[in-house]
Amino acid sequence: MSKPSIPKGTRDFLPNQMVKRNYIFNTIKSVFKNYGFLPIETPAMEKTETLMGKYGEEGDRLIFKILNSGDFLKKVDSNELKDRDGRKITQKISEKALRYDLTVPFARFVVQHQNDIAFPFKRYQIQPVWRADRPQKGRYREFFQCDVDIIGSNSLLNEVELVQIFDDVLTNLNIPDFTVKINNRKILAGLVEVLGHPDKLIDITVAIDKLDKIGVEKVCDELRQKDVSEQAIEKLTPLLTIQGDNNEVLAVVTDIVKDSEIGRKGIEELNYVLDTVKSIGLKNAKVEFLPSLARGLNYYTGAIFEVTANNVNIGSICGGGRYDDLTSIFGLKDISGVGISFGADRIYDVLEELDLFPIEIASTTKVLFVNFGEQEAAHCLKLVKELRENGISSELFPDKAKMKKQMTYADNKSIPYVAMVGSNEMEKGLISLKNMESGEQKDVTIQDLITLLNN
RNA sequence: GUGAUUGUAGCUCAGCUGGUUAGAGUAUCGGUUUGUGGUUCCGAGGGUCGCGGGUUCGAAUCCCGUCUUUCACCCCA
Repeated sequence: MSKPSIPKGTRDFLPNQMVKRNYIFNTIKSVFKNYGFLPIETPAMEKTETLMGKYGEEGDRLIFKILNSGDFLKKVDSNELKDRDGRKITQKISEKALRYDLTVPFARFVVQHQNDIAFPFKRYQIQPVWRADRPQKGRYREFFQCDVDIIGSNSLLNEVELVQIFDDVLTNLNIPDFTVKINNRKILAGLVEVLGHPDKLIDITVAIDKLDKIGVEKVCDELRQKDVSEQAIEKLTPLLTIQGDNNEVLAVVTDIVKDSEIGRKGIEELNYVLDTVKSIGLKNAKVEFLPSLARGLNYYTGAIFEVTANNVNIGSICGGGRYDDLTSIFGLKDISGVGISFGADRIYDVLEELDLFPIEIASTTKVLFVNFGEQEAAHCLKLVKELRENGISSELFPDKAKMKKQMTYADNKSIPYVAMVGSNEMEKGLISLKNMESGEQKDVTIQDLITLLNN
């Protein structure tokens, strides 16, 4: 038999990795709570129809479908099988699919539970999502998203708050240099309008989104390929070539879209968010208006965000935006939502690459008691109990093993103190305590130990 | 989904153009030290060379398929 393994793009997490992951989740969670968000969870799988068509054509392809149980072919007749129409057959043999993100299931959740929710509803959700993509660096088939959304409020103050959350979380994780890129779908809509290609929103935005990567020339080539007129490309060029601070970029883009009502609206929204954020002030985040930022997800209608850690080559670590009418697909109209997502796995890779995990998080056990035998162990058990009652993580080695083995165990687990209590110490009512880092050793009472470790 | 790429002990890797029982470091375990780890020395276990076919007298080494890894494209956290 060959060695067991797990599916492509998925991972097991060892304890030392989980400790680091939990550090990320806890940091994120505490910021979310601090802003008044409440937790929810939704199932790993949704009905296929809930997910299909929400992420664009490319997205549909990347959704993992779950085969029906039992005789899954019973609804397919042999003619359909012969036609080999994958889409049609998929509908009949798969009714469920793994969630692709947390936003669409959240929209479904809001509609389904609308009478149990007070609006505006602020929720956070930290769960895995699945995408049938080819794995690469920073790209997995199963990964965790940490979402915060405010739904049922049109206020742009929500956008402002989300930028603050980006800033708080990434600052708390000690990421030294990161940029919040911001744009507005209304500006993009206005843009394609004045370019005379209102029907080519997706084609054009996908093309200009690649600006950073492939450069002006190739973006124009791609636009030509999509039958965008030379006139339109010419009009677009200033936007593609502009360099400068937010105000300068803003001036250029404002001028380009000035004849479009929706475009002007987008500029106005963007201005408000940028100004308000500026007046409140941020800790670390750089905020950059990036008119070429598009984001692939189809449901965004207003602000769009993307965050990248600078000096690391790991794609974007966060994303998000406003979606005005996502719930209407599920039958609830006029509810606008806005939210962002932290990619926990990519943040992990960034922290790892920049060596930003605090060392303290490695150890959970503070003291290990050496096991010298039955009598001694029984005595230590009482001491361990007392430490635990005082909130100090401690453990007694379960076997009467050699000293060397027990010390090595403590060493491997990065346990900072080893307590040795043999017959001598038992008689005196003391604990011989060794500091594993300095190698120092001294006799202390249980009370000394508690005070020492509670600091 | 397209085009490349990787796969040898738990981990990191040697193994020349196919040729005897596939090696090293590290980790693990045992002894040196029957109460002292990270930092002594000695020794042991552990691999049907990703898997399945094929070529050959002979394959870890060549060919095909498959899975996995990494990378680019597509797209994205």
